[in-house]
Amino acid sequence: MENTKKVVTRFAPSPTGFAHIGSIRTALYAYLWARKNNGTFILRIEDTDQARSVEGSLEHLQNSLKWLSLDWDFGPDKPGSFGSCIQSERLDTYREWADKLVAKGLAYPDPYTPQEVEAFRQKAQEEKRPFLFRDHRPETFEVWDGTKALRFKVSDIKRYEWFDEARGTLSAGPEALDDFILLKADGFPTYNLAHIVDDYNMGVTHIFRSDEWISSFPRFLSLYDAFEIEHPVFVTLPPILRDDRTKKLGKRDGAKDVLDYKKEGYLPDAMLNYLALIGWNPGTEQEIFSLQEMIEAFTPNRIQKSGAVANEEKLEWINREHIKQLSSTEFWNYAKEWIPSEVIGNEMLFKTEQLLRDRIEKFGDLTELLSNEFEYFFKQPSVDEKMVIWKTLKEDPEGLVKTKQYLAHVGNLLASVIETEWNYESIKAAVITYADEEGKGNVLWPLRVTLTGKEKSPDPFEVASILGKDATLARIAAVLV
RNA sequence: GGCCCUAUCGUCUAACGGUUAGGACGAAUCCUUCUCAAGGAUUAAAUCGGGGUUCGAUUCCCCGUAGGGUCACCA
Repeated sequence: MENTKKVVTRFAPSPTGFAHIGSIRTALYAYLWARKNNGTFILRIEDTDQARSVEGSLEHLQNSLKWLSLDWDFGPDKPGSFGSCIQSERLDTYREWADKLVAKGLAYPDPYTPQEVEAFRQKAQEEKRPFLFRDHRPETFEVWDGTKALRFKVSDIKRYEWFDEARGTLSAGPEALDDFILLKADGFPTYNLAHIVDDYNMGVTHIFRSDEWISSFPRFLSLYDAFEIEHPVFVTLPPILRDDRTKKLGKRDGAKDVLDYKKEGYLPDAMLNYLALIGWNPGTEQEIFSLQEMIEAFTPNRIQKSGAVANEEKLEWINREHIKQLSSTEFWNYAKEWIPSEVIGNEMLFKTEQLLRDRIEKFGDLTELLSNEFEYFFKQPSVDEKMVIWKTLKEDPEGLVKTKQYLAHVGNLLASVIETEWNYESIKAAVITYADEEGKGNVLWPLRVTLTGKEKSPDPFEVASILGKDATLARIAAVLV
């Protein structure tokens, strides 16, 4: 006995290329809602337009979802009791449902060629009238032999009003209602028919989809009516806009493949965290979420109504916050993909962890960091003598001599640090009193430049502690020669 | 053009009809500092316009305006 239906949601992309953040956000919300309710999440492939289908995109899409660990209960690889999750493998079902409408006199073969319909449309446009196919609906219907496109006959021309979980009450007038195509001449269904039939057969309880569908709702509703079935709960998501707000974000406008973010070294949870917050908020001030926390916090009625611009700087910040929470093991596990080959296996590498953590936005930044900025950890730097002199001594003719004296003294102080106590605190303790006496800039700047060969680097105690006693003293000696 | 949706800092957003309109990113300044990074603190920054309703509108209604969407045998 159950008095509430089990929640079933679906993500229903077309295999027309990659998935960008807009589609993934839709998938995420549907996923979160299913998981929050211990429900079912279905991945359904809407490949009813043969012309638009792109080779390899099905796999690419699944890889995107897998990267983000948005796992599906039924999908192209896992059919359900309802059959395949790939629409092109469900043609019989659509045909069957179309026949029901034909039998009721609610569907008829389109007597016109696409060119003729286009001509009607042109004419209406010239006369500045809205084009409605139903104005051209034939008096009597031919028998449908399956070779012509099948149209739906809207019989109830009225204003529709419906409820949307995210938007509230919406409505649209009869202008939005028309005799649309159910089955194309090639025997494939249109989205209009296919998604309604599938959602019904798959037990979908909540439809998450983007805003661009709103104007089609009267069509959908008239079809639910014609089939005499209940419609699922509608949840309409706001659009994600391009930065200039002139357009909805789309593949043609530079929207990135979500797997590009993987290549750049973003964490999957950070990506989801960021996407969740575009167009939804938890109602608290929490900004950083694990996937599990998102599942717990998500609720469709807090989905935003207005469009939003995606902001990659925020993504970077969120990613940093997620990186902070990684254990050392997890950190290096993610990092390994971006570690330059010349550094792999170097004993210094793992000692730089904290420095790296403080300096990266995303793991992709590691490559540059390790091969340039931090190169001195892995090989002896060449040191420019002029650079070693602190700025206030630069004009002093004795500057270089004095600097070398400071450096030599620091070398002696460091040499006295016991090898087993070679750590940040001991190194600092050994040098700091002297540095205070002589001026920190005079002493610490030369030390740091000597060790790194660079004007910018972490502080010398940090660098020395990572390099170890031998290397530190050797580098000082090399400059003093 | 018809129909539809939307409107709070630059961006993402919060605010039972009553708040000094809050938070976050980003920015700026300061602190910390031998230089970077990180960290801490502070500051600037918004209710699209006009009418109602109300003792009181960011909030409700209407009209503008602006932006977006849609008008396919594409989804």
